[in-house]
Amino acid sequence: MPYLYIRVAEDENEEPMEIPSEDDGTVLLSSVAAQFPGACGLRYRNPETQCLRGVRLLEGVLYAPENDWGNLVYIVNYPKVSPTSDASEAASIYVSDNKRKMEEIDAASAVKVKRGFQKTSDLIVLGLPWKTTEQDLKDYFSTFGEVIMVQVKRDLKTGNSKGFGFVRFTDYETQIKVIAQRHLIDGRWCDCKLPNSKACPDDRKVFVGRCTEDMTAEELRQYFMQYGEVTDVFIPKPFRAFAFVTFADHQVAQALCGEDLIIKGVSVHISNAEPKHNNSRQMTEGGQSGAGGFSQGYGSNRSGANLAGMGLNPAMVGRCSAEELGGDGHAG
DNA sequence: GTTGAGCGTT
Repeated sequence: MPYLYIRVAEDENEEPMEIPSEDDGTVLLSSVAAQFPGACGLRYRNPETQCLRGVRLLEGVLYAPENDWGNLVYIVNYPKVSPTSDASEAASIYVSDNKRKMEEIDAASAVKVKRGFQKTSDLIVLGLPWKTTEQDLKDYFSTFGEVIMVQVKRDLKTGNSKGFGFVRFTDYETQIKVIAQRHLIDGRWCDCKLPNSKACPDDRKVFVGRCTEDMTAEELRQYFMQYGEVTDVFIPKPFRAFAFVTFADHQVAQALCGEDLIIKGVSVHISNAEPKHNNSRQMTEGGQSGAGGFSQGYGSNRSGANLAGMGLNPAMVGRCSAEELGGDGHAG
């Protein structure tokens, strides 16, 4: 509270800049980003453990560790770069603006490369006029970018349009653009959305393998915060040696995939969380903000008896891999 | 031949 400014730097060796705090002692991410464009969070070196720690970030507000910013120098976090469109564009954004080191870019890119470019997905087109044909759809959407698929859903017997269809683009940029606006097609306003029927993997969620039992959800949250805002941590119970961590930014999640990270001295492996095999609606964006995200597995009143009885079976741990079982960390 | 929020026969 008594600190009007906190010291923030790009790097532990860089000269810190003073960033203003709010009346309640928090610091707005936007205040940080005003001086460090592209910043997605803060981290700092814990003087006791010498480990890097993330600063709690919820909905754009950074909270002082232990309610006291102290006189530490905080380090800016940036999302790891993904070569979505082209590397030069990413470089121009993240390197020149943020003076990020080229090696970091390369490392992050290398991680991302195997996943390739950002995948596009089918988009549902709602509100089509009855008369609209697939050719009409193709003609219309081709003005935004290369179209690789269009469909108009019809009644099989009558052939009448059901008034909706699907479209898919080559480029993710096109998809973003198309979702962002309404579309006047053959005289009707139509919406393009991500379909909710398809079991699509949540690319903001990562699978954390080789977890040890003493890793609490809160500790995982604290750790992963250094990469970006964490919206959920889920640890299956009983202990299964893995966890799920969900980030606000899918780029952060994807950049981490494939990496081996050291948490509490233990090497954990990050990979994509496989989609859950439920066909219910996906959770609405921005709904519950994961403020209480570490509900399950946190404060754990885990039964030692059960665990002893289980006798941690590595085969079982391996088999479960990234398959998500149980809930999503959100009790109904 | 009608309808107008939604969610995809193969």
